[in-house]
Amino acid sequence: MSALQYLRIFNYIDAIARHGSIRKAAEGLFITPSALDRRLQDLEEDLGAELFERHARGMRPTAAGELFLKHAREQRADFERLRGDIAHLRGLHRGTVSIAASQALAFSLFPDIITRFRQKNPGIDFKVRICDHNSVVQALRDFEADLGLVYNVQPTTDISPMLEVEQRLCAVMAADHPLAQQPELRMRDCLRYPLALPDASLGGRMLLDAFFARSSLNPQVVLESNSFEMLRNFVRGNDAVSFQIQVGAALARVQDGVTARQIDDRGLGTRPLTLAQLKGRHLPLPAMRFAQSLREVLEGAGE
Amino acid sequence: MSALQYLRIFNYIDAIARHGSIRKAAEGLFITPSALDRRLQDLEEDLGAELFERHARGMRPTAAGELFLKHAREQRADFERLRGDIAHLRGLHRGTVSIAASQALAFSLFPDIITRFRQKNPGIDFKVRICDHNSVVQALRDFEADLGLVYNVQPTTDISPMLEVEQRLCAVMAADHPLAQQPELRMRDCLRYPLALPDASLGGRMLLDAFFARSSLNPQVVLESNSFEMLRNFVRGNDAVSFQIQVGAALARVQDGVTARQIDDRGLGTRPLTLAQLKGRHLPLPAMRFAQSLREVLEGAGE
DNA sequence: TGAGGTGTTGCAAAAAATGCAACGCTCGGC
DNA sequence: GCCGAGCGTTGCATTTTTTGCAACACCTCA
Repeated sequence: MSALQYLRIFNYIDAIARHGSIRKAAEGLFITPSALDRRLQDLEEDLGAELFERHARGMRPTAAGELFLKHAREQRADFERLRGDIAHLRGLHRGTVSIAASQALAFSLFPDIITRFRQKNPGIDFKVRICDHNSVVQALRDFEADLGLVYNVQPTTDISPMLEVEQRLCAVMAADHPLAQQPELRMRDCLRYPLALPDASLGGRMLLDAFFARSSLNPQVVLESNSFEMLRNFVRGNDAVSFQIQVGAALARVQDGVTARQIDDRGLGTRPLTLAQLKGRHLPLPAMRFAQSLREVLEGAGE
Repeated sequence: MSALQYLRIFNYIDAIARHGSIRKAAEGLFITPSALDRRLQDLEEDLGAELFERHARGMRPTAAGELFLKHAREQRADFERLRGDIAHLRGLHRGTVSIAASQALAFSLFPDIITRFRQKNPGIDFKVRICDHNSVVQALRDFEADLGLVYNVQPTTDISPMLEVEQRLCAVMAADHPLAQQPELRMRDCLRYPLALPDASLGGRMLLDAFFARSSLNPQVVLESNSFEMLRNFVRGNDAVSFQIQVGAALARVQDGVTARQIDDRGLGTRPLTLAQLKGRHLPLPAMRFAQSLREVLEGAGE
């Protein structure tokens, strides 16, 4: 008795959409294409509408298909929540919190917070997916993540923010960097050194671009990367300066050979770090608890 | 290929809960008790929890069972919505709006509004259930109604109001009643006549009771009923006076031999007529449209 | 204590889902 | 211009799942 009998159809259709073809989806599901095809046909007849456009190269969801897919993913997530709630009722406080977050946060914030959270809730385990801005939102939409944590996300109608914490920009540099000695740090000072910038896929870059565009300063960019670890390791070995938002910079410990300093320019605005969920969705209990934990940590640290 | 293959389990469990026993539920589902029992057992094993307490006289949902039932009913409603949305996509703008409302509104408001709404949206049909206060809320909770319209409902955490319109109390009397001639009507005037009051199961009674309790007036109640039609038909034949809220009184047309007059007492407060839905629920498209129509009518008439 | 209700189980029958092999189709490359 | 590789789809046999039937064990109430 497979655990997910009721969700079978939903998984089938979802697989077709993901793999883009019945044959590949069938392979992934360990069934034959014919079986899968029949489930799809029955469903389509039942709904009175085609869910996929038959392309010579594969299948593409129709508008009706998109609707169904959203429903299917929602069902799957919701059934998992139900399962978790029932388990919680039985006294075993277990479950999984699934989070999508942009890179900066993962390496610094999460390990500590998760460790501390698990000390209080040992039965709860985590799935953390690191990805860029848009993928975080997409993961929420596809019901692949319960919570999303992103910097500088643009508001959309189907995402509802649960918590926003303003984040200033920090400069990251080698621990023995001349700037590390200065009590107060201005952007102008940083620009005297080569820069290692996060690329456009990472939060914070937009802040920098906006600043550069308004000012007449002339930055000397020697490295651009989509990996904060890369940037950190880079500045450790020379006199270049990189940038990161507050929570991400918290990781820059002296024993790593790098350090972070807050930048005091007024012109450089702040953008919020946002904890968000899919609008209208019922979150599993563990996810709600973890969100509460995050709230305490972030609001405590942010002020 | 039965239309509701995917919801089979959900219907099974729901039937058990409704009928209170496997045998009766099985009868209603046109299957044997053994088949039904097996589905239940498989499900319980799958979830790792009993969904029903085995009583010698039948089955009673456990806490886990209640959770599952809510989920099941939600699924059923949500799947219907999906089906409707897909049909809407195909160009056939059809669907069903399911409403639970307290008595007063059904006879006056709804026939007109629904007729007008169907002129613009001919494919949409209606299911209107008339019941008392608590049943309206319960129908929303059980996903049996999309919308609920009640007078003077007490706020609860799982119901979200979509629209509130304050409703004053009206006196209803025979068209040739002496009071019908008066330009302004006070409660004191009404009390000189015998009263026909709605009973406690109907909205508006609370307002009257509160007023009587505070005042020293001595009402002479000759009829109490849970049917507004009954009350209306009664006052038509004699000099008794009945009461109803604004929208309900709108039906009291002169050709019926009754008329309604607003009561001008300050001491008699107003209570809101509330259009509500279950919190967090995605309403079917037709229901949302109808809610919008109701909003226009009620807000237009209320002000 | 017995009658009528309940849930439950063993085994056979029915129904649904699947696998296998083959067909028809469209596309892209030689 | 044709040929092969990929695709979705279909007919039929097989397997898996669901259901029905009859019987059992249990509890309650008269």
